[in-house]
Amino acid sequence: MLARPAEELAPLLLGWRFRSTVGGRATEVVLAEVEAYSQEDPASHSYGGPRGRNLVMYGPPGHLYVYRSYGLHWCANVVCGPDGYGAAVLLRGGTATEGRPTMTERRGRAEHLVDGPGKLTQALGIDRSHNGIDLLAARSPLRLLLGEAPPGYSITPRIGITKAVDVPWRFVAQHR
DNA sequence: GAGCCGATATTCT
DNA sequence: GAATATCGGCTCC
Repeated sequence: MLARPAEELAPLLLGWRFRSTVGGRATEVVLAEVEAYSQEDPASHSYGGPRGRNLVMYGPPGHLYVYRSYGLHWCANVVCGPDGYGAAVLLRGGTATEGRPTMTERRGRAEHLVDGPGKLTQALGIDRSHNGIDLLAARSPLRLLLGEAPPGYSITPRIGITKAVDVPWRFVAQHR
């Protein structure tokens, strides 16, 4: 299921539930916005071969890749593609479905809880200690669960500058 | 609502 | 030293 290219998996992940029990408190979001990063994408951390922080991306699919963005925020990715291929899907945002009080507490505000990659990780209590964990294992504090697919989605390619590749691709679920 | 900016970790040149 | 897969607060409409 997850051992497929990022750009193929990304839209399929829309509507899936991302559940956290970090700190003994359950929080859950339904994914509504994701972005695909492949090994050939110059913008991807996995570009140029496995080394350093991107090692998790080259590992088996279904694991979590966490990195620090702009020195301030954590961003969560679902590793995909076959084992040995560096690809992942960045979880950009979703809809809070469970544990709103906990998210509000972690975020310090009751609105805009999970409408951005950095916000999503903060609301779910994700940090670097969760890098590399298995999202499919029953005992994991962070789990990916099958949900209901959205009625549709739109693809938003980012307009590149002069580079040939216009990735990353962004997939946004249509709201009902 | 759009646009600038500062904060800060890690990697790469 | 510069760049970066960002956010929130601040301006100025």
